[in-house]
Amino acid sequence: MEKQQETIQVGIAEDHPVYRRGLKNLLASEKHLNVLFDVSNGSELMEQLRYFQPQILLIDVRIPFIDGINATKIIKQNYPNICVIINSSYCDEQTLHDAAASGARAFLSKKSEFTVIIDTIENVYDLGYSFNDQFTPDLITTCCEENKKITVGEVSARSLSLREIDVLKLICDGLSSSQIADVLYISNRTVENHRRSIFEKTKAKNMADLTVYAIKTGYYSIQG
Amino acid sequence: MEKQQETIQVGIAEDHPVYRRGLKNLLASEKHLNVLFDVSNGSELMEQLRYFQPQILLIDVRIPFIDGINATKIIKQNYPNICVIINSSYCDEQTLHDAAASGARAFLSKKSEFTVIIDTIENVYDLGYSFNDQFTPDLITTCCEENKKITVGEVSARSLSLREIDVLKLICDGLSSSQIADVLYISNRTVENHRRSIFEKTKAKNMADLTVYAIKTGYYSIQG
DNA sequence: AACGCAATGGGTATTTACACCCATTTTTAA
DNA sequence: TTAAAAATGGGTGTAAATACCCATTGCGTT
Repeated sequence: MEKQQETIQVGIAEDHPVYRRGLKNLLASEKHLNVLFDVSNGSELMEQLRYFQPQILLIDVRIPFIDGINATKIIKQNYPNICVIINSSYCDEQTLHDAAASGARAFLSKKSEFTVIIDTIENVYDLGYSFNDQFTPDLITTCCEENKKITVGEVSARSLSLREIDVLKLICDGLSSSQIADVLYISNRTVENHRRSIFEKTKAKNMADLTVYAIKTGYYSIQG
Repeated sequence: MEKQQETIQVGIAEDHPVYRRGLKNLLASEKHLNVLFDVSNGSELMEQLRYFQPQILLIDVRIPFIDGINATKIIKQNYPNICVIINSSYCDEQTLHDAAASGARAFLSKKSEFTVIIDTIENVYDLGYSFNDQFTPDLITTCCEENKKITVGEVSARSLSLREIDVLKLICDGLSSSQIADVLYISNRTVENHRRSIFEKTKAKNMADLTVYAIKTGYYSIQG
């Protein structure tokens, strides 16, 4: 890195006290970040902005009085230099669309790892935007009318077919191929063929391995 | 306060890194609380519990591999002295019911203020339960009527020997008996005998079943 | 119309799992 | 000190899994 790190001023708007504490604590631990303020609702946010203008604002979508989306719209009008990063538990299409349309520069899930959060802030500070699998340039283009096209590579993993998932679940239930055949009213050989393609696709080596895969992916869930 | 404050050992299971950091930070700031461990999923939780048994466990409902409700059920069986506090973003009827039925001692919304969290932990530690407007004694009575008939000590499996645990882990890693024999420098037959006693003790029917058992008990932990 | 793929079924052979039985040695606990 | 359990090893089977082949049918897509 030849470029010297400048201190980035950040603001936080988040109503969940524990999450806010965690976020504040995380950002404070980064030397090149400075938390200018942290507020718990949209009203306080607007009040703070009259006195302090951070370069980056992390705003939760669901905050009281003025929600994150409307707050972002207002900020875009009145403080065009402030880059808003929308933070949300829900990453559904509607929320992503609203965020893009409101003028947000990035979208962060609340599940995000520390490094993702820091990287996103840095990207927005350096480049104006930060994209990921869900918050894409295309989305921005569609929702707004700005042009900065970047082709996003397709990441397509070989997924299991519906029938294979049926078989996988029954394998994890502890059924043998012939038992699965009985349950699904198909031949034992068909089950074995499904099993083989499951093993090929998942690269599992045996049932134990496969069970771990199924639990990881959520195909199978552990009951108490 | 006439009563002297004892240190309460607390464990955290929460998959959102920022929230977890905030929670850990909050609890650490209280002198009479000590965070024994913090994990990000149900599998890791079970593993930690084999070595550390906190008095209070804060578990998010939505954690990977083994969700909070099922984890609570398993913990109730295997560690009846640990008091579980269920933590959730959603406070709908179903979630509250499930929490009560699983044996949770309190229910905390993720919106909770710091004081509420601390008070809840103290109440559960002192009185065994902590109720609020949503998590009521009536709810517990309604949801746990069936469970009262079952004595906790009933389901006590014979514990695995150290060597059996070695073998179990390698089985879950996906190794065959002969491969395990090579790794442990013992005969294939010995491995098969260990395997047989493992199956006897755990009452598992096959490897898939056994893997689920290993994850439940924490003998095997899912990574990534 | 041609192609890919999912879903179905089979042949043949080897490897592995799993079920019964057994023994020896050491360690641990009563 | 005696008995139980752990850890090691074996014999002999059957059932199942796994690894290679293969074909047919049907359903979409180009």
